[in-house]
Amino acid sequence: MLLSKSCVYGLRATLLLASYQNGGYTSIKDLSNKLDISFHFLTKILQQLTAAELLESMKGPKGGVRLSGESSDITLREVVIAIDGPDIFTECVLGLPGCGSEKPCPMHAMWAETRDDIEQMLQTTSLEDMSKEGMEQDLRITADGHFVWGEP
Amino acid sequence: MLLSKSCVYGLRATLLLASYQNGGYTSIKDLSNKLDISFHFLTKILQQLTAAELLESMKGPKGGVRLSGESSDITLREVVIAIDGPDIFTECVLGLPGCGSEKPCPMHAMWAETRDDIEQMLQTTSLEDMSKEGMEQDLRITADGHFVWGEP
DNA sequence: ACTATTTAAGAGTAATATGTCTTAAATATA
DNA sequence: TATATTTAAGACATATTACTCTTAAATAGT
Ligand code: FES
Ligand code: FES
Repeated sequence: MLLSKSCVYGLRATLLLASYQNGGYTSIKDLSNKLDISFHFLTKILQQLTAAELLESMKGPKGGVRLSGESSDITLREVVIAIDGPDIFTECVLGLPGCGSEKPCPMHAMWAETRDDIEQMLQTTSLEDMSKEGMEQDLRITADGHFVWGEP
Repeated sequence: MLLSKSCVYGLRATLLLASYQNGGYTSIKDLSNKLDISFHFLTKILQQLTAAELLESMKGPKGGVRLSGESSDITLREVVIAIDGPDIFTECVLGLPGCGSEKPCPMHAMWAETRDDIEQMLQTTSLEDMSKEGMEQDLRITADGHFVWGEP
């Protein structure tokens, strides 16, 4: 898998949050229910996003998490890097150290281009872009889709 | 990581084998030494490639493995599928079941295209292509490169 | 026939990723 | 202040991947 499960869960949660464009806090319990993700596991993942300042959190009743800024200002790339780290955009497809150095691997030419394409795609796509598409075209971010876009 | 370590090891080994265009058997011990891969682990991986009929093996002294056909006839895609399975070319980037069905995920449009590009690249690149490039441009398939292309 | 060499097969171990549970700290509300 | 609710943090458990070790089977050479 290109992205870890943690990363996928992080994307699902931030996409759903992005569709709640009310600026209020949403409890992780609520997110985990809607997205069918283990509450404690999702909590850990969102903590990483909070540490990366992509989310803001508040404890206590009425607490929860919310996007730290406009959903149009947060890119998929930022979410991916916050969880899986930046290396996936620089690593050799054959796992060799120092990809792109003076002595690359035979697959470097083809891979580096594709890898940059992926990074570019994620870089130029905001949470708003994806959540809007999800809403407008009634797309899925869970297996069975028993959540509703834009309804906190 | 896009490819598992097993898959990467399989690619390294088949690329090196492809540069030995003599049709003889090369012992796995020799490959594991040259490629800095655990002998027993590499053996298991190459067994998968033998089962998939990409390699032929022979036991006993003078035994070993060799490509089952011309290196120009074996694609990187075949090696990848034999080890990591075909799913990486059909899976949803968000891990949802049934990618591409009537209700895809918001990232489907961007991902499906990139995923197909990757498959196409691997499909249209043969072991010969890569090993030739490796030889001609003195490229790496190990961390320190203390192997020599084309020298069994 | 015997021995050395090599792949085949499977059990066992270690490392990492994924998921669960418990306790602590913060905060809103009564 | 007291209580309920919620995130934070870390220990713990399970699953998957990566790797190791042992034994069996086949084959070439003596
Ligand atoms: S060196 Fe292998 S992909 Fe860059
Ligand atoms: S449904 Fe998600 S990538 Fe196809």
